[in-house]
Amino acid sequence: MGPMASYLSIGDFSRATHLTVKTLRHYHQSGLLEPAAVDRATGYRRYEVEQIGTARVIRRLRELDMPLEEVRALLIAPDLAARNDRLTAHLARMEAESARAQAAVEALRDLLAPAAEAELELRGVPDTPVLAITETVAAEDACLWLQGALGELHGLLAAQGATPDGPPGGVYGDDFFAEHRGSVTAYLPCATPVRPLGRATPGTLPAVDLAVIVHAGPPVDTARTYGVLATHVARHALPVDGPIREHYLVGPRDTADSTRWRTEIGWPVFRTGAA
Amino acid sequence: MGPMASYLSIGDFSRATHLTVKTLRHYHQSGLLEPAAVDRATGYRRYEVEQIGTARVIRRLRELDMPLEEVRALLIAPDLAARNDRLTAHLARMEAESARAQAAVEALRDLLAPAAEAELELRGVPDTPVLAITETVAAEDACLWLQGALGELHGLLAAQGATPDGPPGGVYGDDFFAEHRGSVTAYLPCATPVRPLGRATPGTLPAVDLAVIVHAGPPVDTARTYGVLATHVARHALPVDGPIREHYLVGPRDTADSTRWRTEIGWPVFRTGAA
DNA sequence: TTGCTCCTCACGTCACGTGAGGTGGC
DNA sequence: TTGCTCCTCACGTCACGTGAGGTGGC
Repeated sequence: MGPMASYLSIGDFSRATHLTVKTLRHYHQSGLLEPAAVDRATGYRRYEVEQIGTARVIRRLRELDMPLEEVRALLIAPDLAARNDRLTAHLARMEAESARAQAAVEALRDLLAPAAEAELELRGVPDTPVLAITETVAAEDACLWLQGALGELHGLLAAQGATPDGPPGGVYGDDFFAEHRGSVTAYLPCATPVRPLGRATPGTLPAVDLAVIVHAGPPVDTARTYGVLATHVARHALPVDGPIREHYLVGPRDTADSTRWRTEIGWPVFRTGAA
Repeated sequence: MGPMASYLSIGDFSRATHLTVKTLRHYHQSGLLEPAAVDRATGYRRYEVEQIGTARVIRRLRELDMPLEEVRALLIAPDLAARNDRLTAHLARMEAESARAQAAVEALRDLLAPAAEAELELRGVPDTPVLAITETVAAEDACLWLQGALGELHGLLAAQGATPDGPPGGVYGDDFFAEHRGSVTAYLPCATPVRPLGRATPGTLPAVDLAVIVHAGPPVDTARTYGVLATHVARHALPVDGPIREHYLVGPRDTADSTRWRTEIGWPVFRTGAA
């Protein structure tokens, strides 16, 4: 029953502390937990029973994700205050980490099933045959230009006895928002072949997944709607780049009461969530 | 305005996507996001504006801690269902991670300021001069043995006109609990030098930090108290190995009513929290 | 010509885990 | 003698970051 009896092999110490042999060797190499003795000839590590307590403290702190360097510093802290300081610092790290993980959880849930209050409709739009006019337009001229272009398109269709397949729309390139001037397309969905005239050309808008929000009222206030949409899309979906689409559900051709106008604004997204 | 104009250098693409150049090179090497073209002569990477959307999706998913392999799998998923499956799998990972981090936060808070309901008192006990009897005892004999030993110690002190400095106590080695038989010490705190006689020897108990819980009633029920203490200590403190200490605040010498007996059970801990 | 950008290695980070290849103890 | 334990390299993991050393483009 001499002191030799209290020596443990690394295997026994591993079983006593629930730390793997590999981990114990790692802690030895890094100086965090040195065996009480190392056999000169064989290199065998020998641990003392008294080291089990320290090993368990280390294990618990590692379970709490404290970095090895911090564990070391905590173990050699000169007093209780210093010890608590280390714990407090790690608590702050873990609070940040926990908040991050929780935010990720909520973001992922939202991508799978957007919260009802998000009011974001995700919609897959197929390839759409259109009659369109595309020009480079300054932001401040866009409203007037659009009215003119849509008027021209409506007139062209009517003159050829055709009717549009849906409400008129617009396509705005990235540059339009970034530089307040850029490529804008006004279009009418129209599968019937018509003879192009003036600025109008037939074409097909490519399929796209859109996050859609409805703007009520005249286009003057769309800036705020865009802000809402941008925030919503960034928060509840995966926005991708690409031109913005608008659908003019109710516009000046339908009523003079601009408060009753309705514009769908569609932001291209990487589709997730409900079908 | 040919297609060349839409090519971006890695630096421009980095600024457009908020991914570092190093990260973009890494994504190229790992095949996650390949540049649209690579200059044969110079090795310069060229990206297309259309890739910005994909890059932003990758960045968002990485912000949500999705592993690169999972991001890749999600991007090439054949349909919305497969896409959502990947998101759901990652959501499960992040929920687990979040729970882990939150549990760590709570554990750390508890180490710093144990919850009131924990009822765990942490106490630093200094070196204590004692008059003690130590023997190897079987668990089932411990109560009787302790009464006898404490009687002997009280008698010895009284015979020499000395009084103990505090309530009597006991020390139980690890083996006592592990093997139901082991070294037990009965002691009376006593700074006054007394002449040893019979089994009694003077000595000093080493200073130790204890998590203390009070057991009410006769020692028969201490097993449950030990269970409570073991759970409490593991949950709210950092238990270390070392002998258990008991203090017999109220015992058979004070009252025959065993329901009024009070025993403090002290578990050695690595001290944290309030001083 | 001078910065600035871009390139490719090669190595570091963090806390171990995974072999490979060999030896000691009962 | 046979397993079992123990040893030391050396490398892998994960998603990049950090230089070193050199070249291309305006």
